[in-house]
Parts: sequence; structure tokens; C-alpha cells
Amino acid sequence: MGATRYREIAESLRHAIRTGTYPLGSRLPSESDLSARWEVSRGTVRQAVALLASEGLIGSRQGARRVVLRQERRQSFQQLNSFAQWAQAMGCEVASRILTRTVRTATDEEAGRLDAEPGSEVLYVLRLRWLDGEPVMVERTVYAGWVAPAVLELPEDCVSIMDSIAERADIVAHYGEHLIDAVAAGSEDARLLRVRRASPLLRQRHLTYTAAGRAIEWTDDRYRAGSVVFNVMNSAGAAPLERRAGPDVRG
Amino acid sequence: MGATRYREIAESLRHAIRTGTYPLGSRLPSESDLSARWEVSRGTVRQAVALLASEGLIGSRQGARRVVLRQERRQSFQQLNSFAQWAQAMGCEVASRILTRTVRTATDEEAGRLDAEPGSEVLYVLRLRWLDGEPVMVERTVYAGWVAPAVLELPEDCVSIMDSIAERADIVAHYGEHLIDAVAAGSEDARLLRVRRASPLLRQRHLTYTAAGRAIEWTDDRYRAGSVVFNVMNSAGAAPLERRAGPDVRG
DNA sequence: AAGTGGTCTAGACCACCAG
DNA sequence: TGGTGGTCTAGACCACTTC
Repeated sequence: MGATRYREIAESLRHAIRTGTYPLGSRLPSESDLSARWEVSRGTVRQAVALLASEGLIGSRQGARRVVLRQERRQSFQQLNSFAQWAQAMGCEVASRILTRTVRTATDEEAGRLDAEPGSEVLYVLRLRWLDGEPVMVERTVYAGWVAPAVLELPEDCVSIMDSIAERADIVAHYGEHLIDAVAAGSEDARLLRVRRASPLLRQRHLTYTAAGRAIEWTDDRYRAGSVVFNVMNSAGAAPLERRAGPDVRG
Repeated sequence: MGATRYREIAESLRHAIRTGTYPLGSRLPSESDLSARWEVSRGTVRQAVALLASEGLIGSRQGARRVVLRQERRQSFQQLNSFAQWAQAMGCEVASRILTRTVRTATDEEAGRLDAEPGSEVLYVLRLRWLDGEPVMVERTVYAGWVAPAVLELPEDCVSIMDSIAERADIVAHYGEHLIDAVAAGSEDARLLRVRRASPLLRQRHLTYTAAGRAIEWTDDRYRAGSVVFNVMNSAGAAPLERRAGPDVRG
């Protein structure tokens, strides 16, 4: 596995933050402190704290000690790509059930999204997800062929497929692209989510990649209106969000 | 400023990717290549490529050259905060009409969002916006009191209020926070957008700030389903988007 | 077998922050 | 003013990919 020195240090710091050794708002030991304590070079310490910074756990300013910003265990990137991780971090009771698992050949659109050969095999999964006992989301996912075996092994009430395949098959999500819009509930959506047909749903389609840029899955998640809100911060310096025309515009 | 060697290298690579010097799917030069070419150490090159990887532009696997994953440039912050700028960049014909302009006292929620005194005056604007001749968005904006005079001066068919007040009154947007969800069309929405009542709309509420952190406006934009899609990219290195519970969850 | 990225070391200088 | 993080160097060994 990825058992390296800097990951080890990061995990130790993560644990210390989580358990209150370094409380919210407190200052972390300096880089030289940590490198002496762990008997590693300063570069290795910096790799470790960079990992925590990318998880949003600590902040840093030149000249001042690093500060503990949050103590939750979950990363926001993971939370965006994993419904289960997000829900658990919110303190919600989460449940999932796989309703359908089918191996079939990819449609042209799916092959294009997953960057796979046209006509290659993919795994289609239909899944319903609950928050605090209420059905709130229907998930329709197409997994790339190389991921399918790992997903087929999982039990149908598996809470987090992404977590499970990361642990068991070392398939780790690293990058995601998300398309967010509103759609009317179809008859299957309506039945599963217990809403009226054509009632509003918030749709999040996303494509997930490994660090090497290999596509893992292409997903269409539909949330009952009112159950979730997506939140984006941006600035003149960095604009991660953009607006795109839907099919109705420029037809 | 932040003019460092590794940023400089990153920007040069970003440009080369964007302009096709390194096309989609092609391999980047090796680290040793780049360090020779730029006359920097390998560590500096690695800082540069790590930046691009966190933006999702390139992927990497141990042992193999880095690969170009995408070449699009993200749309600017201005385009996200200005419907008019976005539409024009898309090549769409855009039109706008202010239907209502009212000075009134802020509700408690509005005062809270705009970080203003409870009971202070704000300017409420109702506006309808067209793309290529079709009504696609209803905008309900509350402008902070200090911005109101500049907005009241504008003609009712002003295409971009943000652009106009930036030019005339030097009120410039710098940060934004966006909440995106789906709602059912109310009767006013339905009439203006020419859709059925309760049909799905994509809602983008956003709060806009100056560089100094002063709130400019709090807006509720509702798009006809199918007319726009929001697109967000994230990575393990940087996650600007998060999911939030709506009022239905954890009630 | 040669090339490449992942990890790590042991230094260095600078800009910035705190007391 | 001394400590701290940000940047950079010039090496090294290893795991992995590619040919």
C-alpha cells in the first residue's frame, strides 16, 4: 500500500487534531519541531502538512504557525464525491440499497464520457438512498469495465461504493467534474422517491477520475427538491464554477 | 506579488496545453527535461506540475510521463457573477428588462445576508432575462443600501447591472458565494417564464462582495429547466464545492 | 535496461509574523 | 529580532512503465 513516511506523519497529526490534542484554533508545532520529533527532513514534514491543508483541516500563513481550522475527519472532496461520507459527516443516518446491477455494452454517450471503446462492457447500477429514513436520492451509475469486478462483489446494502473499492481494490477517486441542473421527475424517479411525476428534482451528474486520469464512473444522481443544496465559493482569483447552456439554448 | 518560478512554469505549461502545443491525451515533457529547459531544480518543476494536477489539467502515474487530461480554460469569475457576460461569451443574444424597482426596509433574512443593520433600507429589483428571444430566467435581487443609488440610475433594459455599476460607480464584485438547488415554479415564475406552475426550476442564489468584503447584493435567480447547467470541477487537492442539507433534512 | 515519477535528505535564502 | 513558513537547490534511492 501507500505506507510512506509523510502519510504516516499526516495520519498522526490528523488523529491528534481529531482527538483534541490540537484543539480548534490552536497552533500546530513548527516544521522544524516536527522534523526533529519524527527524525525526518523538513521536506517530508511539508508533504505531510500539505496533505492536511488540502483536506481543509489546517491553514497556513507565511511567518506564522499553522492553525487548526476544522477537526472533522472527512475531506470535502470526498464528501462531494461520496454521498455516504457527506451524510455521515452531517450526522445523518444514511442507508443505501442497490436495486439493479447489470453488465451491458456502453451506449455511445457513456463510452464517450468514460473515455472507453465504443461497445465495450460497463456495469450499470440503480441505487436508492435514504437520509434519516426518508428516500432522498436516486442514483444511476455506469462504472467503467475495469472497475466492474470490484463493484459486483459488494453487498446490495453497501453504504459507500467509492469507499469500499478504494479499500479493497485501491481504486481511488482524485478528480471530479460535476454538472448540476434541474429536471422533472420521471415515473421511476417519482415511484422511488415518493413524489409526484414531473415534480422538481435537483440533478447532479458527475464523472470521477483516478489520479492518472482514468475514468471510474459516470453518474446521474437525482435529489428530491429541498433535500440538498450545493454550495460554491468563488473569487476573482479562482472560479471553479461555470455556467453552461443546456439543450434548450442555442438549439 | 506571487511571481515565483514554479508559478511561472505552471502558467507557461497551462498556456501550452490551452493552445494545443500539448494536445489532449499527449505526454508532457519529463521532469528532468523541464528542469533542464527552465534551468531550475527538479523540485521546482514538481511544484509546477502539482499545481496543474490539482486543477485537473494533467494526470500522473509513477513510471509514466504525465498526460494532458483537458485543455479548457475555466470561465472567469465575472462570467459566473454576470449573466450578461456569460451569455455574450457563449454567443447568445441576451436581453433584460427590469419589471420592478422598490426601495424598502430589509427583512431580517436579507439584513443578515447583506450584513446590514436590521431595518435598514435596501433596493429590491425584479428582472426578467432572455436568451435568443426566449425568457429563461427570473431574477430577484436585493441590493445593499449603499449600492441602491447607482442601480436606480440605470435604464430598465440595462443588459448588465454589475458591469454598469462597476463602470459608473466603481462598485466591483470580487467574491461570491452560491447556493444551488431545485424549486417548483411559483405563479409569478410560471407566468414570466411561460412554464406550468410547479414545473422544475434551477435556482441559484448568490451573495456578492467587494474586495473589501462589503456585501453588494443577495440574489435569487431561477432558470427554466434545461436552459443552463452549472459545471464544477474539483480534485483531492482543491474542493470549492460542497453539498449542504436543505430544510427537509434534519428538520 | 533505460527512463520516469514518488519519496526523501540536508542544506540555503527570503518575506513575513510575533513578541 | 528571532522564529516561521515559502521557495529553491542538488543530490539520492526506489518502484514502476516503457521499449
